[in-house]
Amino acid sequence: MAEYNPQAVEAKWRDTWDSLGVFNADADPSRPKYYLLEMLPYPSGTLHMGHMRNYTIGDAVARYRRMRGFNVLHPIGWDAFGLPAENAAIKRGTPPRDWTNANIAQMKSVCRRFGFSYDWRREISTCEPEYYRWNQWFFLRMLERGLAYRKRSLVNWCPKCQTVLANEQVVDGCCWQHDDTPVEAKEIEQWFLRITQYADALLDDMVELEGGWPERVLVMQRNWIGKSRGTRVRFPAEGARDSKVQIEVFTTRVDTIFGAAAVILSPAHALLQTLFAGQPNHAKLEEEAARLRARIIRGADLATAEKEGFFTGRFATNPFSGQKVPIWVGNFVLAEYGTGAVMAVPAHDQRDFEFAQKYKIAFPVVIQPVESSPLRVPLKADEMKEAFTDYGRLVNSGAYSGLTSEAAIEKMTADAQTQGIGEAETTYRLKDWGISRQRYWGTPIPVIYCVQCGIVPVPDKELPVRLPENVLLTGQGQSPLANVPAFVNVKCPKCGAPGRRETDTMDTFIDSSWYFFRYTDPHNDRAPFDSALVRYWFPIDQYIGGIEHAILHLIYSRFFCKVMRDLGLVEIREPVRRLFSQGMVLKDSAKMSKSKGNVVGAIDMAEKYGCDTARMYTLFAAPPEKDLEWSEQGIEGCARFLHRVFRLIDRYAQLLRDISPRDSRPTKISAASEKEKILLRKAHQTLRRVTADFEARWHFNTSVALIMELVNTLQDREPLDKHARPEVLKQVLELLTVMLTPIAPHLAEELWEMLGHKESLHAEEWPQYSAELAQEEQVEVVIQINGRVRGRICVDVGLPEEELAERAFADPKIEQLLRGARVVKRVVIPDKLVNVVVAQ
RNA sequence: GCCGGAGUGGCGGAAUGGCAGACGCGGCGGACUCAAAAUCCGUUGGCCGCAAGGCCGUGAAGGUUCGACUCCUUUCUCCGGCACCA
Repeated sequence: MAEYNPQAVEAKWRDTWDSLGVFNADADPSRPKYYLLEMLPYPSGTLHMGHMRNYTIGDAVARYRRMRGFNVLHPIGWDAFGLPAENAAIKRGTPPRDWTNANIAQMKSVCRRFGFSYDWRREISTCEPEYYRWNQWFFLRMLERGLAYRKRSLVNWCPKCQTVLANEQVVDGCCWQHDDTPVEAKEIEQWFLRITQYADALLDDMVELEGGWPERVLVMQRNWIGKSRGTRVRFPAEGARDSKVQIEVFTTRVDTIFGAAAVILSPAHALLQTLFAGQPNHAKLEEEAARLRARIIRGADLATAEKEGFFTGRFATNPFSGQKVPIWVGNFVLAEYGTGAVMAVPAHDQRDFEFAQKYKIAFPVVIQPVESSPLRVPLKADEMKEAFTDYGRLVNSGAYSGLTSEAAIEKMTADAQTQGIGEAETTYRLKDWGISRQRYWGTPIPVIYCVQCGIVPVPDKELPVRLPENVLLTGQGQSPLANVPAFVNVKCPKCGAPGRRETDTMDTFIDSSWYFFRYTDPHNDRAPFDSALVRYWFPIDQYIGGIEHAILHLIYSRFFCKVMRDLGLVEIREPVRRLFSQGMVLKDSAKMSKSKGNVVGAIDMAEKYGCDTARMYTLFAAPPEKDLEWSEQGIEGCARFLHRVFRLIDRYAQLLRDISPRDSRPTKISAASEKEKILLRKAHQTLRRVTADFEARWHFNTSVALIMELVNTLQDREPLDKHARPEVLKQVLELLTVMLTPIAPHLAEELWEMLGHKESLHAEEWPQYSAELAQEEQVEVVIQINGRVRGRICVDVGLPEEELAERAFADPKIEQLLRGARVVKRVVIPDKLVNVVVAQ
């Protein structure tokens, strides 16, 4: 009797697969392709079971698809640039490249150990010049097309660190390393990508993704883009030195404009100086504005922060009513959205209402609820407790009084256009993508600043602009590259005059925005990829990753794809056909993390139970989209199961080894014994349902459960070969082995060999279930009276309705219960149930 | 506040209009053993009952239906996202 030794079995098949290169895939137009991808991992070092879930799901699907005859592209690589490497360098003095490569080596060995079926020839690492030169190449293409540009913008600045912080490094408004130091808003010059130019395309092309992407991801992206149609209206300002000063406001509710009680500007509004100029207290006003500017806060605090503001001393004219309204500054008006100024309509906007209450600004009601509204009385401004923000009917609005809000918005916008006081406008919440990082460990931005020529792109033939090694990293001050003279000082490629290189590096989201194209042609040194290869492999058939990337990565990637399409590199609009978001792995109801001390190490599991067991438990413990609570006892159950399967097959291996494949094909059911029927039926039913799970439902937990049921059926006091012919037994055990392949691939290979096969299982075709063998002969039909189960009968499958009803009524117990009752109705569902409805 | 998602035994979960609790974990009982581990067998939602059997039960309340975990309405709780976006 052989003993199942997972580690030995796993090492054996890992080596076999490696030496045969069985997971390498090459473009082959004669075969259907399947591009399966898990999101590019960041090489943070050790891998725990939380990381492994993603790959385990992907690998199960990859192996299944391969057996279905698809040419499966299943690559992996490393998101190798980024802050943690730089911070490790600052802390421990290890160069970022060494730290990163050591982590990659470690993670790679874990992935290999788990037997994930990657085509390792296609492995990429984004910190290698062979990769990031194409980041630079794409940047230059965007620069040529005006999609990359420079502008001053606000950043998070930590005065202690003397550096810019990423949004994620701001915790509760303070620096992550100095929790007593509030982050300041500082304006510096940065590079931006004009993603807003693609806002409509990003929105409209989502129809291609519907059905294939989780609805919530699409909703999140729609909200993020935040398209909003409204009207831009100009309010001429009075009294300012420049008499032509106009304040533009953006509103989605132009129908309420007769109710405007003020115009409110953002503290960062460009016109403030102009408005303050010439007023006796202008210094005081400047100071106030500066105070509000400095306290610009982001995130959740914003929504709860007290509304604050002050009167500028100037007035503007409402172009619709001709009324004079005061111009205010308010801390709740966002500089970056719309025009940075709003008209305040306290009666019909809650924020404006609160602002007016606080500063005692009087206002009229200009929208009354329609007759059907639950708000009965006509609204009166001095009695209102909150703003009335619904659509209604206009009052006190001159010629527009009496119109509905809908009609008024349309007419007033059109009138604004003809009178030259405004126009229809669409705004977006989406902003251009700031990609400059004052950091070392990233892709250098390929631009030179020349005193003569200004901004000069690095010529293509000089790419890549290499990141210098051995750079001193302190975490203090400006971009580390600025301190490397050999890097900074260059001749202008245009005129030869002395120039300076750009010393900022790119956001690492650039790296992951197009990496999946590179996988199709990872070693190309003339172009980012060969378009013909992309044409064959794209779109990605299945992308798997965490929900945390629902917005950033998945919008940036879509944006890059659209730019590439405009560059003529690809033909598709969308890179990813189907997206799957797996749930988290929890331990003690918390996400695994070193600081919480609740990590379950991948290698530990492989050593203790074997990675097949770890993979199986990962698939079994919960459906893949839900969070999974890791349980030591749970994984032990899976280990027990795999040992049981091994013993089961080992018991009959000798007997079955020499049965030829021909003999183990589906057997005629009529010739089968009762025991054989039970085995064949269960095996083919399992195959049918497991296949459905892999094809459509993606509920691998039920697949595992079904396979366990099959094994339970095979487990018997009596030896199976007593009542079943070896060829039947062999067929059933082979089906079991094949179904285990995506879940526990090493063990499956071993069992396959034990059953007498010389060829590796990976080349085996996923079998088709036999409907004839799966068919039950008899079914239990439930008999209900008034919807309550009162009896069961066994009948032949497919018994016609009438006969089934007769059988039900003939049942002695039912007959007795129905005696004297008046049957009102009967519902007969063949093979399922009979429900008799009787009058009470 | 707005937009999603979820709520089922002691636990993870199954059942998408037709027998609620598949499968696994844990528990209980037993076999094997000098003993233990491993393995195997049985049992395991609650209540009533010697039993046959009955009643209750999918967060709560209503509704649709012959029949609802499943569909609809209201509501509670938890999780996630967005949040002064004009």
